[in-house]
Amino acid sequence: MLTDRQLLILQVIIDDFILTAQPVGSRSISKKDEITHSSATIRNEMADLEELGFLEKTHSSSGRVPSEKGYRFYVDHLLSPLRLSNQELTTIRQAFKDRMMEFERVVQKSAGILSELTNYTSIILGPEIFETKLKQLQIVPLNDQSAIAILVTDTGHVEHRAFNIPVEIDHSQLEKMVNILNDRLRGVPLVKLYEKLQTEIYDLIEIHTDQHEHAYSYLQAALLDEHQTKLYIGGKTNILMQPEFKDLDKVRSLYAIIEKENEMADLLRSDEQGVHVRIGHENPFDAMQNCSLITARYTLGNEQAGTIALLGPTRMEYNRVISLINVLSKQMTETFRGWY
Amino acid sequence: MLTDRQLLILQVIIDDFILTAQPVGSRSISKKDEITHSSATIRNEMADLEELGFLEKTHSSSGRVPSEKGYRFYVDHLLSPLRLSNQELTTIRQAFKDRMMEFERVVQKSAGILSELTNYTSIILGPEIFETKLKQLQIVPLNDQSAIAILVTDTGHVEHRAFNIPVEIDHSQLEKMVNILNDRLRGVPLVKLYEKLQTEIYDLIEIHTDQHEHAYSYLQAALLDEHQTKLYIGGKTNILMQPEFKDLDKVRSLYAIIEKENEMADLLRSDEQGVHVRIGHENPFDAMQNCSLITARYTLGNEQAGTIALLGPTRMEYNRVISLINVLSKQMTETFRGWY
DNA sequence: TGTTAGCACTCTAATAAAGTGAGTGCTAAA
DNA sequence: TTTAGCACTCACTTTATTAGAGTGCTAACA
Repeated sequence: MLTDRQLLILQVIIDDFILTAQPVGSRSISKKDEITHSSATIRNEMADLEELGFLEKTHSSSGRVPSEKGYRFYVDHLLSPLRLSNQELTTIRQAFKDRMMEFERVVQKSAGILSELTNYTSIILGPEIFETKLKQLQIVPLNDQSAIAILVTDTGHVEHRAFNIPVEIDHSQLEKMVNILNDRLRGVPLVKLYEKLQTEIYDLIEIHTDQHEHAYSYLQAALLDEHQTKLYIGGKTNILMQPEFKDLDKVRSLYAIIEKENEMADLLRSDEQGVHVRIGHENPFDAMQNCSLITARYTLGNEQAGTIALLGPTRMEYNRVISLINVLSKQMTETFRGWY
Repeated sequence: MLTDRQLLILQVIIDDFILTAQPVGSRSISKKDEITHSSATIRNEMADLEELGFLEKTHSSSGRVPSEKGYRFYVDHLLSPLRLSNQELTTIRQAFKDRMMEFERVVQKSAGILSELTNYTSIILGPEIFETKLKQLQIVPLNDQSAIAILVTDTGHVEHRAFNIPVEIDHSQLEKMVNILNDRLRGVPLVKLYEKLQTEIYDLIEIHTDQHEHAYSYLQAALLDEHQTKLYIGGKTNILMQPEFKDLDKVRSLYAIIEKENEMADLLRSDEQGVHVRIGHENPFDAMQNCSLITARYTLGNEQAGTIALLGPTRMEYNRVISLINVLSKQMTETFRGWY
C-alpha cells in the first residue's frame, strides 16, 4: 500500500507529465507548493515508486515518466472529479441548443465538439442500425428505367438505394408491390428483412403480379443494403499535434487502424455502461499501444445504444476528458430520449 | 527558343526528379542511355536552362531542381500521352463494373480509386445540387410528435430532415399539405424552393388547412436544408507519404485548407472542360504553393457538372496522373449519362 | 529513524570541428 | 563545339567537447 506522501508525489508527477510531456525531475517536484520536502526526499520516494512499477526512467539519469501501471492507478484512484469550465459547458450547451432533429447531425456535431475541446481524435459508433425496425418503404420512380427505394426506420434513420426497374413491370404493379411490402414488413427489424422477404413475401408477390420472379430479384437488390453501423470520426488530424506522434510512421499506422471501420466498431461495441479507460497495452492493436481510449455508452431511449470514444496518447488529460465524455454522453442520451 | 538538346535534357532532368525527389546532377544525367554527351556539356546546358528560369539550385553547389516555370513547360510541351497500364485500367473498369446506381457511391468510389492509384489526395466536387429539381416530397410520420421530410431530386439525390409535428395538425391535414406541395413543387429547382414556398404555396395552405400559420413555419424548417454541394475526399493521409511533407507544419496547414469545404469548392468550380493543371503559386492558397492541383470536369448527362481533382506536391507524376484523371472523368461522365 | 545537504556519476542534447563527397564553374586543349 | 581536368562550394556525416539536468549514495543532522 502506498503512503499518503507517495500518493501525493505520484499524482503531482503524473499531472506534471501530462501537462509538459517532459520527464519529471525530483527538484522541479520539490519546488511545487503542495510539496514540502527536499528534492532528496522526493528522489527516495521516486525510487520506491519506480520499484513498485508506477514510474519509469527513459534513461539511467533521466527524470521519471509514468508507466502504464502508473496511469492505471492514477485513473483508478487519484482522479478527483473535475468541474468543467464554463467555456466548455457553454460550447456543449450551445451545440445542443438549436434543436437538431436528425440523429446523424447530433452525432456528427458531438464528434466535432469532442475533438475540438480536447485536441484528441473522437470516434463515435452509431447505434446498431440492424436492430431498428422498418417504419416505411417508399419507391420513387425517377424515369422509365430507374427508381429509388427509400427505407425509413422507427428511429428516423433513412436509407436509400437506386435500382433499375425491369421493363416488364409497370408503375401500377410497382405500387401494388410496395403496398404489400409495407403491410407485411412494417415493424420488422432491418436485420430480419431479408429473411422475411424470403419466407413470407415471395408467395404474396407471386399471387399479385405476373412478373413475380423478375420483380422479386430486383426487390432483393434494392432492399439489401448493408445496413452497416456507422462510425463518425472527428479531429483525425489532431493526432498530428501530439508530440508523441512526431514520428510519421506511428501516425500512419494509427490512421490505418482507425480506418478499419469494422475492427474499430467491434472495439467500441464491447464496453458496458459508464466511462471506460483503456491505457496503452490494454488496447488490442499494436499501433494503439502509446494510446489511451476513453469510451462511454449513450442510449437512444429505446434499448439501442452506441459508443462515444476519444483516442489520444497515453499521456492524456484524463481528468478533463473523462468529465467531458461523461457530460457529452449524457447530453446525447438526454437529447435522444425525447425523440422515441 | 530551346534547342532539341535542351528540351531533351530538361525532360530527362524533370523525369528524374519526379522519380527520386533528389536534386539532379550533371554526371547522373550524362550516364543515361538517351544522353550521349559528357557531364561537362550537360553542365553547360544546365547553366543555360537555369538562366532561362527552367531549373533551380537548392544551394550553390547542388544539383538542379525544376522550377515552377520548368514544370509548367514540362506539362505544356514535354508530356507525351501515356498509355495507362493494364493494371490501372482494370482497377478502374472493375470498380465501375458492378452497376452502382447511386451517384454518391460512384463518386466516393472514384475518389478512392484515384487516391489509391496515385498516392496523392483526391478531391471530388459533387454536382451543384441546388440546380437539381424536386422529384418528390414525402413526409413519413414517426410518432405523434415527429416526422421525417424526404426530398428526392430528379438526379436521384435524397435529402431528409426530421421535424416536429405541431400538435394542432393531424395526419390527414399533413397528408393534404404534402399533396399540395407535390403538385406545386414538382420540377422546381431546389434553389427556388424557398422562393416558391413564399410566394405560391402560402395562399394554398391557407385555404386548405385551418392551422396554416403554424403548418407553414414548420414546413419551412423542414424543407430549408442547406443543399450544400458536397466534397468527397479520398486518401487524405497519402499526403504524409510524400517526402516534401515530412514537415508536419506544412501538413497541418494543407489539411486546414482542404477542410475548408467552401473555399475548396469554389476553387474546383472555376475550371472549364478538359484537364487543367495548377502548379505551385498558380494556386491561390499559401499552403498549396508546394502543391499541384490537377482538375477535370465531369458531367451528369444533363447540364450539370462537377469537378474531379488530385492534389499532390509540385513534383508530381503529371504524365500518369493526367491520363488517369482524364480516363476517370470520362468514365464517370459515361456512367452517369445512362441515368438521366 | 526519517530527512536532507553534498557530491560523484550518468546520460542527453547542443555546439563545434573535421572530413567526405556530390556537384558546380571555369579554363584550356582537342 | 565538346570535353577533360581542376579548384572550389556546400550540405551532410562523423567525432569530440561541453553544459546541464538528473540520479544514487553517503554521511550528518534533528
